[in-house]
Amino acid sequence: MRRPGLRDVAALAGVSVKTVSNVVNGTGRVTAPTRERVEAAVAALGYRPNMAARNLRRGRTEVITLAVPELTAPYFAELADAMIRAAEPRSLTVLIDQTQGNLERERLTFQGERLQQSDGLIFSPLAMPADELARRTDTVPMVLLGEHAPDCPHDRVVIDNHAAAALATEHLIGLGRRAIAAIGPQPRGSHPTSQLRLDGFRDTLAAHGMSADPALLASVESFHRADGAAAMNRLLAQHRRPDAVFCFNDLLALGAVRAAHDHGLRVPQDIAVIGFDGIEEGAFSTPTLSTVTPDKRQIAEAALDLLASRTDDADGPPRTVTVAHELAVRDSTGTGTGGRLGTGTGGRPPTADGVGAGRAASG
Amino acid sequence: MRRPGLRDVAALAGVSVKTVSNVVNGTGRVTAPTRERVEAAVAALGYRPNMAARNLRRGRTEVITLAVPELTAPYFAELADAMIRAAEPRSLTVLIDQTQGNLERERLTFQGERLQQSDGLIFSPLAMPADELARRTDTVPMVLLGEHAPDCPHDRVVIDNHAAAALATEHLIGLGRRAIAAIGPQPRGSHPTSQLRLDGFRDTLAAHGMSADPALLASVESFHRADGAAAMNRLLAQHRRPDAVFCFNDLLALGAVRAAHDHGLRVPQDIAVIGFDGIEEGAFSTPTLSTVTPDKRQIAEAALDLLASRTDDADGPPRTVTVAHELAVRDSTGTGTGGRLGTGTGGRPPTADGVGAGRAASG
DNA sequence: CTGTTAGCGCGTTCAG
DNA sequence: CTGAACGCGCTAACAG
Repeated sequence: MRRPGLRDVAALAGVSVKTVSNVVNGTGRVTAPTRERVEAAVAALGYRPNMAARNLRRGRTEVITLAVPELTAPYFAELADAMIRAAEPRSLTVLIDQTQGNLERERLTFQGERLQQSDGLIFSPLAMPADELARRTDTVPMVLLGEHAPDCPHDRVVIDNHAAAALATEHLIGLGRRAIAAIGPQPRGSHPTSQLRLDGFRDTLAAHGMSADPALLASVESFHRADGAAAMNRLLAQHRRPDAVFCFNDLLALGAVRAAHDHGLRVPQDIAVIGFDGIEEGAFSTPTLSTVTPDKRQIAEAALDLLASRTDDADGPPRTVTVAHELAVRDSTGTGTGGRLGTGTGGRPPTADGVGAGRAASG
Repeated sequence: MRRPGLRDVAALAGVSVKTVSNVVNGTGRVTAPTRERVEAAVAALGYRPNMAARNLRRGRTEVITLAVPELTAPYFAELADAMIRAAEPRSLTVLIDQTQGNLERERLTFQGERLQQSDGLIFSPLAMPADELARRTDTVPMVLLGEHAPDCPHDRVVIDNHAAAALATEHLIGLGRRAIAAIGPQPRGSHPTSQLRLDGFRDTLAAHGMSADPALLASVESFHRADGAAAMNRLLAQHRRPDAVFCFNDLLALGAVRAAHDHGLRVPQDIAVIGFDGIEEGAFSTPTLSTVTPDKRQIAEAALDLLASRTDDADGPPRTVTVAHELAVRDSTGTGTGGRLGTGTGGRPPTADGVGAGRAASG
C-alpha cells in the first residue's frame, strides 16, 4: 500500500484534513481531545508529511546551499561545520555543494536548476570573475563569502584581509626577522583575497622601511600542502634564504614546514612560519602552527543573518559584514628557547587547547 | 511579476505545455523549428523549472543524503568529497548531514522528515545501537557505512577491519618492536569498528606469542587529536613505556605524535606510531604518518551502487560489499636511519606524493 | 508529432 | 472550531 497522506489520517481520526494539517503544523486552534485523536491516527499510520508537496505549496524549502571549493580543505570543512551548527537553531538544513574551484561548476551552483531546491545560497567563489558575479540574474538570495570586486552588488561577509596580513607580518618583524618571504601570490592574477593579503604584507614591510624582495615572493597554483612544500623548496634553493615565511593559508604553511624539515632546517629557530585560517590541524602539528584566524562561527552567523534579512527585504541595498580575526601565536614562530623538538617548554599541551571537543570515529 | 511557469512559456511560443515539457526534459519527439521557438521563449522569459513541483510529480528528487558524524574529521571530509565526486556522473546531488555523533540527531537523520527530501541515505552511525538500526521502519533506501551487528538487515559497505588492524600490528612487530600499545578502545563499550580493530590487534600479538598488556591499551572517549594526545600522555606516565603504538585512526595518531614530542621522544626512533584512515594530513605531518588506508573512492562507488540497485529491487536480500585497504609505510614507522628530523633520507618528497591535487583558496 | 486533462500531496482560502 | 474545494507547477496518460 502507498504512503499514507493527510486524507488517510483525517479519515481514520474522523476529522477533516484541515484539522490534521493544523495539528501537524501547530497552526490554528484544535481542542485537546481532537488533537489526541489525530496524533493517535498519525502514529498508527506512520504518517510523514510529503516534503515535496509541502515545498511546492509553501514556496520554500527551509534548505540553504553552501557552495565551497572543496571539503578536503580543513578551512572549508570547519566553515561548513560552523554553518551547519548555526543553521540548526534557525531550523534550516544546509546543502553543501562542492565546486572544486571549477568555473563550470561554479556557474551551475550559482544559477543552476539545483539551486531552485533551496531558499538561499552562501557562496565562496574561486574561479568566477567579479563581473560575472555582478551580472547574476537568478533570484535566489545570495551571500558572498570573501571579497570580490567591491562594486559587486551583493551581500557579503568578509574579514579585513589587509589588516590580518599586516598583523601576521608585524608579528614576524617583531621576532627580529628581516628576510621575510610570502607564499601565496598567484602567477596568473591573484584571487582578490590573496591580493589583499599580499598588499597587507607589502605595506607592512614598507612601513618598517623594508621592501619586499621579489625573490622572496613564492607564487602557487593553488592552496594545498603540496603547493606550500614546493614553494618552500624553491625559496630554499635560492642564495638568499628567508628567515621567516608568511603563508596565505595554513595548508601552505604546513607544507612549507614539511619542506623546511626535509632541508634539515628547524622551525622556528632557522625559519619562522605563520599561516592563515586557524584550522585545528595547526594546533597539533609539529611544531604547532602560528596563524591568523577569522572567527568562523561569526562568519556563519553573519551569512545566515544576511540571508534571512534578504528574504524579508529582497531589494534593500547590498550590505557587507566584516568579521573579527585574531592572531594565534604558537611554536612555529615561538621564541625558540629549545633547539630540538619535544622540550615541551614552548608547546601548550594540546589537551588544554579547547580544540577537538565532540566525538567521532571513522571508517 | 511572479516566476514564469511552463504555461507562460507555452503561451509565448504558441505551443502546448506538453511540448515545452518535452523540450525541457528531452522527452518525446519535437521538430527542430518547434524546439527552437520553445527554447527562444525559455530564454526570453528566463524560465527555470520548479524543482518542488517536479519532485512532487516524479516522486523522486535525485538527491541522496550522506550522514556522517562530523566534517571536521578529515576522514569524513575526504569521504564526503569522494561521495560527491562519485555522485556527479550519476547526476545525483549529495546532501550532507552532520549528526555530531549524537543519538538524537542520528534518529532524526535516519527517519526524520528531512530524509523525505532525498531518494536514499548513506549512513555512518556512531551512537545508534545496532538493534535500533535493525528496527528501522522508514522506507527510504539506506546503505550503512561500517560494520554494525552482523544481523542488521541492511545493505552496507565495510572494510575488513580485523585484517587491516592485523596488517598494522604485523608491521610494528616486523620492526622489532615488542612493547606495542593501542590507542582507541572505548571505555563504555567500543563501537563495533573499534572492537574489530582491537580484536585484530590482540589476535596478531597472540599469533606471535605476545599477549596484549592491558596497561598498554589506552582507551579514548572519542577519536580526535586531543584524545590521542591525552592517551599517549597516560601511556608515557607508566613505568612500562611502549616502543610502538597502533592508533585506531589518524587523528589519534597525530595527537599521539604531538604528545610524544612534548615528552622529548623521537618518532619513530623512540616510539613508532601508526594510524588508520589514510587522511592527507598524514602525508605532510612531521614525521609523515604510516597508516592503513581504506579506498574511499571505492567505498563511495559501492555505496551508490547499492543504493541504485535498491531503487530497482526494493526487497532483495541485504548485501555487504567489502572494500580494499592498504598499508602506507611512512616515516612514523620508518627504519629510523636518521636521529633528527629533516635528513630527507626517509621521507618521500611530498610533492611527488600525488596527494593534494586540485585547487582551493580560503577565507 | 502535438494538445488536453487529470492528478502528485499539501496548505489554505472560504462557508458554515 | 471544522469541512469542502481549489490550486501550487509539473508530468504522464490519453486523445487527436
